[in-house]
Amino acid sequence: MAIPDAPRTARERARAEITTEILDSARAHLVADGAAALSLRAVARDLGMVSSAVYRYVPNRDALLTMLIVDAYDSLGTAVEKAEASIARDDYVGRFLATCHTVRTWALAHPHEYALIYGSPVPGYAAPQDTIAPASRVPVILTTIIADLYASGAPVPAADVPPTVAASIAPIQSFVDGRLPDDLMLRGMAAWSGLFGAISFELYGHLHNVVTDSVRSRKAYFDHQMRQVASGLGLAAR
Amino acid sequence: MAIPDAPRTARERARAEITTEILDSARAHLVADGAAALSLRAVARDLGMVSSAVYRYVPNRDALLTMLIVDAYDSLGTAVEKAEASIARDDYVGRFLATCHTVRTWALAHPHEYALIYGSPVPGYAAPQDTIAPASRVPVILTTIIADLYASGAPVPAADVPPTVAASIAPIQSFVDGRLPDDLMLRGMAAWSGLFGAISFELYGHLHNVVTDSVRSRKAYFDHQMRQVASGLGLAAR
DNA sequence: TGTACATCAGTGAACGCGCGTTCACTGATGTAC
DNA sequence: TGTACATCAGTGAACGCGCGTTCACTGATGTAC
Repeated sequence: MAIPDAPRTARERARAEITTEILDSARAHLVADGAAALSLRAVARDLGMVSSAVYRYVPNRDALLTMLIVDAYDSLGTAVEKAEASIARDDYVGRFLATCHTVRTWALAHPHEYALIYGSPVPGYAAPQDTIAPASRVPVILTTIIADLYASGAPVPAADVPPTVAASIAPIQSFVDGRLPDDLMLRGMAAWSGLFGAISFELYGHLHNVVTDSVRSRKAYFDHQMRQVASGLGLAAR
Repeated sequence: MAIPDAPRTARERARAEITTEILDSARAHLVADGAAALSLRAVARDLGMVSSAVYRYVPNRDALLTMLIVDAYDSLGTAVEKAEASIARDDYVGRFLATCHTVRTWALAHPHEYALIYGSPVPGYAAPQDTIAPASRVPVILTTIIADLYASGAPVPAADVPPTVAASIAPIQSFVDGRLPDDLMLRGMAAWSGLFGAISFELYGHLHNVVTDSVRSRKAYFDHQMRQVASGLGLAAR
């Protein structure tokens, strides 16, 4: 009996191991050269296999890309969840800032993986359903912070919003059962895209000759911008 | 005499024409398939030339990419400058919103060109100096709007900013000779990256299941977000 | 105005590269009796 | 426990594709005298 879905036979064990090795190699190529340069042949070479052998494990190149995308979302999601969980529950600014800084740190450490999930889409590749759940981990955290803030009874932005605008965010509001004021939700979404806008700008070189190019300056700048975004959410700084 | 640098000889005229045709063809391929798929051979095929003939006009593939990048920045810059110029000078919100909407409209109409200049960098390509001036046209417009607003004597955000943060934006402040309060400048930069963050999110599919997927909804959502950003600049709505 | 030479656009073949994917095959591992 | 068969991992060759770039060349255009 034992654990029924653990690999038992030599074949099953080998298959699991090699699948992992394929993913590891693919990730290494992604890190080194980016998604466009990822090739099944290169992965096969890494593992000392003939290129056709990889097809025993991966149906085709797109499937490998999908695995890497899921992988990247999960890596980022895990990092952010962990960081955010370590902050006192009632420190909403702290939770928001921890989220922002973790996304940024992860992006700087994994630029090609960041580009894969938040950069321009890989030409000819269409993301399948499997990526949706992992992709929503960060937005879910941000939404939770805002929902917790709202539930705490703290004063939050809740001004009226034009009906067309309110209607436009119906999909996301239905996710949270409309528990949040439209105004607050919209500001949360602005924070979300502002966060990724700031990181993309830094990563893709648009801060050249704009913000001093040093680790300290870049971090101080980012921190300040995210605090500003937080204050737009009704989160009093500190 | 006449115009001395206009093409005179048949050769010069042909050269100018064919150079244009090469760029047009390259742009068409960019529009259709994205930067990674751009190839000198495809361009040559379009013009009915042999692939090596293109080398009479373009030193190599990277140079062609650079031309397209400059082209894209100029196309966007021209569109934005024109739209912004048509708004009354003292309507600062209007000028800002015209800028935002024009960037968005241009991006939706030219997604691959947008990706080329604001998406993840093309692997193996390093942007040369020539792209700097065209790249700064949009930021220059945004900065001008803010500078005009400040010069008008209207109340703007001018709170104190931590010294590290102030130091980090020294490069951009030296561009405007430090005429703007750090706080205002920082908010302007947040607007800038917020604008591109919002557009990238929409373009790259991150608003799926979040904002209703219709032209009207997307536009209303974007407009609202940019108005919110404007109010963060001290620009009273309407 | 006419000739001799220089410039340059475009040709065609070639080099060397890498890719995704298919297919018939060998030989090892696993399973049923 | 032993044999016969089925499953499956990995091989090696091949197909067909596209790419960037170089190079010796032909022939048209331009220029100097």
